[in-house]
Amino acid sequence: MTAPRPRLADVAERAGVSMKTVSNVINDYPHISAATRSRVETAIDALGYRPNLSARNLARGRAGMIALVVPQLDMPYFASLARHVIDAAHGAGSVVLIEQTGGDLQAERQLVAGEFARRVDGIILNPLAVGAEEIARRTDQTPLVLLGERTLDGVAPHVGIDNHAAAAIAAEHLIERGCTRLGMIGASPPLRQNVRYLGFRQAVRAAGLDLDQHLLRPTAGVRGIDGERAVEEMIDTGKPLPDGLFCATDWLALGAIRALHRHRIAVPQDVAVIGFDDIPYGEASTPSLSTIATDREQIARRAVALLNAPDKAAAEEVTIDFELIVRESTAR
Amino acid sequence: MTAPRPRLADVAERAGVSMKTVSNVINDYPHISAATRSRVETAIDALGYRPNLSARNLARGRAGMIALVVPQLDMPYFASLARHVIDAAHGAGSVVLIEQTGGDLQAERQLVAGEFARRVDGIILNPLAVGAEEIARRTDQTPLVLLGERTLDGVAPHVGIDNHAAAAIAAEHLIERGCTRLGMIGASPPLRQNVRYLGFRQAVRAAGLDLDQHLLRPTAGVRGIDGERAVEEMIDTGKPLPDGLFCATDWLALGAIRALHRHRIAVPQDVAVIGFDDIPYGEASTPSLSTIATDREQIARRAVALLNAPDKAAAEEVTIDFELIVRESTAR
DNA sequence: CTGAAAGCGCTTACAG
DNA sequence: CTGAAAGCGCTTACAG
Repeated sequence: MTAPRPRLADVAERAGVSMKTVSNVINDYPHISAATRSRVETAIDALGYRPNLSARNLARGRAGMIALVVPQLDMPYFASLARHVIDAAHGAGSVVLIEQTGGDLQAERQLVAGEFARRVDGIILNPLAVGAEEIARRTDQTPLVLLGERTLDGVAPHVGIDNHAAAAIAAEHLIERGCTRLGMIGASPPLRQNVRYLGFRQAVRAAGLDLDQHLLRPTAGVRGIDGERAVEEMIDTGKPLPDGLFCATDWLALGAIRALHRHRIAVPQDVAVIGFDDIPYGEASTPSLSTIATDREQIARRAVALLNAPDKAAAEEVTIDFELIVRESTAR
Repeated sequence: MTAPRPRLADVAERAGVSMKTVSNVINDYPHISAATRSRVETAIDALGYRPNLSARNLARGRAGMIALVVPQLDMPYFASLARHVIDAAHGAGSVVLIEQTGGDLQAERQLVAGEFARRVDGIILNPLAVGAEEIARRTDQTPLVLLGERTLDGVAPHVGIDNHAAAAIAAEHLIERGCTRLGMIGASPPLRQNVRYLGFRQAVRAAGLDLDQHLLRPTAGVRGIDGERAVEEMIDTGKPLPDGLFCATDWLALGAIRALHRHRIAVPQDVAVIGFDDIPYGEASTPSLSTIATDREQIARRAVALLNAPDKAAAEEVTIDFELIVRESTAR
């Protein structure tokens, strides 16, 4: 019925050369005469030959696959990250296996412990729950690169931005726009270990402003509704509201704005709001959202590169650029 | 240095059985004595054996991979879809190779023509640009399942919702809320072939309402800014605005709301707005967005299943449920 | 129920 | 520059 798939041997036969020669041509090895190369290429085209990746990977002793582990692919920050990791891996001849942990500690643990052992050539992990000790203890040899907010004490190579500096710049931006009572939502506890909170606090103190505890609210989750609740709680206290609010992520910020609107509090006039991540919807929302944008294409590229640079600097820290993006939510 | 990876042969040796027996255990074939099975399982655990997928796929003559082709992974609808396709494929023992076309006709064409020929076991494609004829003409044998708004004349199996009915229900919802001048943005031209437009129109006419041409605006792109421009253009005409606006996607709807707000037109009081897709941000935006939600988990599951049901109904049409979700943007 | 062996389609020393 | 052959680690008829 259906034509049998042409193999490398078929190409070799048709071109009148050995399999080795065909392999050399395909893999772009040097020292092939132009004439031979073109004979081989003609045969490849005529037969419509495409290498069998399973066979190649088996012979090469690699999986041809890297794993990208994120909490949820449909969180836009991670979707965008995944997009760039796929592109970067493509350039390195690998496909990307996307695994979703749901931020579940157990799932992250199994991954770190070696769930993917020898199934993939490397793992890019954005950890939410798992701790530095567990990563340090891992016996699985699969190369691992960490992404995300937490540096995790250099137990593995990490690609990320300087979250302390970025949070400070967000706070400074609010201050520069005239805010004097700053609040923050979304820092996961404990606050003292939250890098974005620490950067935020430093900037606020450096400006000589006070930090009111009731304006600092961790959130249980990462969704818009969690930001909404945090702001509702703030309002429920009956104490004075902030005039500038830093949200640890854009998604939380969207929810925060909803809560403010519900109480007829104008953004940015009454409260200026800034988020973090630059998700695609930030500019489509009303008001459009000021934020810190990270260069996700660069993060992806560096992470993939690090995976392929085995031992070189066991736990290298790669710092990526970020950028303050000013939109309507802080325009005042 | 690093321990050599245990192979099936090692397991067989340790358990004192043949490779075939180990294979039988791993693949859950019947007719293995409990004693043998447990001996093999003990050996697997002791050695930490994991099958080499490249070898397995090579021997089985499959790729172990399906391709999911979407315009852009970081469009939330597709991110969410991808998430579920990954989960569904996982259940079928496949990994998902995600390919992004950017909605580019050339890219879609190459895919349909066989860019993935024999690299993957099946392709799930959400086509934007490519036409039915081209799909009908394809010679590549790779199973193909279509997703999305366009049915494409049944040239391939298709999983989707009844877009005509869904658009009609969106329009009826606006009418039921008292809207009498309905508009629509985002139907890609030609309008007469746009299923969502046709459903919308039918509902409007069935209610005995007129359809004003200047309230019907296709959009050049799919982003929020495109919806914003469409509404700006509508306003620029100086003609009466709609009191109910149906947007072909949620993202466009977010942009539309921005434009309305900019002109101090209240949503939903002056204009009720409804979108389509139920993207994750719809409920976090201000006002939260009424929309049509499709069951993406179901879409993914059926699409993967169809890929594995080879010839059975060459071009089956699978219709998935949808649901009207009423939120603030039409609450009046 | 289980064994011995061929075969999947590549890559890669090893020779020439 | 090119060939003949082994080997990657599975699965699967074919025998028993």
